[in-house]
Amino acid sequence: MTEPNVRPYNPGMVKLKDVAAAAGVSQATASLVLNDRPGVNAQTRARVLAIAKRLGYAPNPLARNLATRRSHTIGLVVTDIENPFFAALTRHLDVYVKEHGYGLILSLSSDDVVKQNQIVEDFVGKMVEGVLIVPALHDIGRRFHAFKKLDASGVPYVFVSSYYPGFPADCAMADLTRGSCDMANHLLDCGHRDSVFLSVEDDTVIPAATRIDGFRQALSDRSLTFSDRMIVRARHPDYQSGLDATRLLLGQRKPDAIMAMNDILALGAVRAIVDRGYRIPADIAVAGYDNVIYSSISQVPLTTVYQDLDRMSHDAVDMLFRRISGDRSDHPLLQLVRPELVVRESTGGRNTLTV
Amino acid sequence: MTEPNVRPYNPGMVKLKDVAAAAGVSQATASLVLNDRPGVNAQTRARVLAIAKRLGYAPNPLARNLATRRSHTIGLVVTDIENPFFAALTRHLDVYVKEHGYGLILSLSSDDVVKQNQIVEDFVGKMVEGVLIVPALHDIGRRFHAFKKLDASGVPYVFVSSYYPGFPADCAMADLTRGSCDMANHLLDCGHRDSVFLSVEDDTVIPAATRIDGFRQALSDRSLTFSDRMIVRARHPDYQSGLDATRLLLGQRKPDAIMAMNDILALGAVRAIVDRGYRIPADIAVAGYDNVIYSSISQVPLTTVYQDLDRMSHDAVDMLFRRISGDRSDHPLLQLVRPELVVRESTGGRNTLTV
DNA sequence: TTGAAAGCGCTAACAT
DNA sequence: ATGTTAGCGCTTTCAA
Repeated sequence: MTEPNVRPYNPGMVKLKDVAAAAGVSQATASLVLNDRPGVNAQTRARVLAIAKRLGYAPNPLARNLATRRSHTIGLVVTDIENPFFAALTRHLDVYVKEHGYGLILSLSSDDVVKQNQIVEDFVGKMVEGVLIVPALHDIGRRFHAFKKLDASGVPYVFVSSYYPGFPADCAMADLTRGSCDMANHLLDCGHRDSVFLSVEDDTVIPAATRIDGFRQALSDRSLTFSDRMIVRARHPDYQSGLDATRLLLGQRKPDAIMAMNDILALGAVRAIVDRGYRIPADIAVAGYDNVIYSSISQVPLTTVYQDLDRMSHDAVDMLFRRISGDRSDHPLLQLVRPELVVRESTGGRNTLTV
Repeated sequence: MTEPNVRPYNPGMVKLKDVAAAAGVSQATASLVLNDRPGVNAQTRARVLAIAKRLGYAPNPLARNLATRRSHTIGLVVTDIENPFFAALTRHLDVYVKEHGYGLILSLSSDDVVKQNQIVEDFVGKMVEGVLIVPALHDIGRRFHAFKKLDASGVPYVFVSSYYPGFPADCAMADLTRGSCDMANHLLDCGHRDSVFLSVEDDTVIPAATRIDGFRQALSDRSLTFSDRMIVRARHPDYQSGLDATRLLLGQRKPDAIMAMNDILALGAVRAIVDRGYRIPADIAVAGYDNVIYSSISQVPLTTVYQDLDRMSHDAVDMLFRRISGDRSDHPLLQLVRPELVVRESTGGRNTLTV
C-alpha cells in the first residue's frame, strides 16, 4: 500500500472558465458552444471555438459526469482474460460499445465472485451507464447472492456467455445445451460408450449444467443411462485445472473419450493424456468447446464447438443499450446464438488443420 | 450511435449530506469519519458510522475524485489482448496495481497508435494517477509524435514490454536483444545458415529492432554476414499475419529456419509451413518468443524465449508508483529482465512437451 | 442570444 | 472536536 504524497494535479490545465473569459462570454455560453448545442450566435460560436482550440481546452470528464450524471462509459467484468475465448469476446464487445460512442472499462474478476461484486460496485461508483458481465463461476454456491448496489443504482446490466440460474437478467449467449448435445452425439457416433464430461467444481453453474444437460440428452436419446461417474470436476475452467483433473482421472481409470467444457480445459486434458503415453484419439478421444484458435493448432487438433462470438457480442451490447435507452420491460431477455460442431482429429475426424 | 433519452440516475442514492443530517453532525465531520481520519470524537464517529451503514451510504467516487483530484486508479492500454502474452501481462499488472490499493482500467488499442493516443487522453480526463502503456507498433512512423496531453497533464506513465525509440520514458521490459541473440546462436548451432527473421512491417520499432540486433550480432560473432533478405515482414504481430507472411515467403523460397518475433507469429508460420507440406524441423525449423502456454502445446512444440512476466509487471508497477509518489528525477529508467532460451521440438530439440 | 447563479456530491481550509 | 464556507469544473435552469 503506497500512499503518494503529492497530488498529480496540473494547475496549468485550461478550464471552461478560462475559455469563457478569453472569449468574453459567460461560462454558460461557452458550455453551449463546446457541446455544440443550438441557441448561440454563429459569430460567438466561432470565436469561442477558436479560443478553445488555441488554448488547447479539453473538458474535464469527471466534472462533466458529476454534473450530468452520465459517463458515456460501460463497465465490463471478465473472469479470465487469459482464456482466448474471453479475450476475443472482450475485443468484440469493445468494438460494439465504441460504435455506440461509449467508452469501455474492463476489470478482471479471476473467476472470483467476491472480486466480481467489488468490481461491479466500483463501476456503479464510477457512474458507468451499463455493465456487461461475464460471470465468475468459482464457488458461487455460498457466495453469490445478488448485485445489491447494482440493482439499487438502477444501472442496467447484461450477462454475456452465461448467467446465474434463478437470477433473472438479460443475457446473450450460445445455446450451450444444443452444442453439447451435438458433440455428445458425435462422440457416440464414433463409438465411444465410456465418455467423461470434464466440468468444473460446481456443475450447477450454467456453463456446466447446460452442457451436462446436452450430454445426458444425447445419451437418453439412445436409451443409454447417465451416471454421475461420467462427470469429472476441474477446479477452474483453465489449462492447469484441466491438466490436473485429467491426471487424477487417468490415475484411476481410462475412459474412451473426454468431452471438456471448453477448449482450454481440453488442451490441459490432451497434455495429461499424452504425458501418460496414451494416443489421441486411438486410446482416448478428446473434445473441446469454443473453437478458440489454439484448438486448431494444438498438438492434436481439437474437435470443438464454434460459437459466434461476434454475434453474441453484438446481441449483448444491443440489449444493454436498449435498456440504457429506457426500456425497462420486466421480462429478462435471453438471446441465444446457434452453436456449430467443428470436427477435427482429436475425435478421429480427418487429420487436418482446417478451421 | 445511440443517444439514450433517459438518464440512468437514481435519486434514491443516499449521500453524505443525508448521513450528516441523520447523525446530526456537519458534512465535514461526517466526511472525516467516513475517511477515517483523526480529529473526531469516538462517540460521534461511532454514531456516524452506524448511521452510514444503516442508510447504506456509498460515497460517490466521481465527486470525491473531482474534489481531491485523485482517483486511485491506473490506466492500462494494451495492443492486443488476444495475444496470450499480453493477456498474462495484463493479469499480472492487475494484481500488482491492486496490491497498491489502486484500481485498474484497461483499454485496447488494437495496435493502432491513433486509438492509443485517444485512450491515453481519455485516461487523463478520467484523472487516472498513472498510465501503463504496452505500446502499439503499427504504422507508428508517420503517426507517432508524443503524448501531448499526457505530458501536459503531468500524469506519470511507464512503458511495459517495449517503448518508443527516441522517446525518453520509464520502461520495464526484457532484454530482447540478448534473448534474440541466444536464439539465433541456437539456430546456428543447429546448423541453420539460411534463417529468416519474421518481423513486423516497420522493423524500426523496439520489439523488432532489438531482436534483429540480436540476430545480427549472433551472425557477426561467427563472421557471417547479415542481409536484408533475411527479414520478412508481417503486417501485425498476430497469428493471421504470421500465416500470411509465411505463405508469401514460401511461395518464393524455402529458408531452413524461421525465427519469429513472437510465439503467435511463429504459430502462424508453423501453420503455413505444415500446409505447404514441409516438415518441422526437418525441412524448416521454427522459433518463437515469449513462451506463451500455446507454444508448448502446439502441433509441434515451439522453441522460444521465456520472459519473466511477473517480474516485469512488478518492475513496471513499481516504477510507476515511484513516480506517483513524487519521484520526478529526470533520467528515464529502463528496467530489464533477463530472458531464457527454451528449446523444444520445433528446432530439433527433444520431442517433448516439457515446459 | 446571453448571463447569473445554483447545483452535482464531495473535500479542505479556516473558524469556532 | 465540530461547524462554516468555499471550492473541484462542469451543466442547466431561469432571467434578462
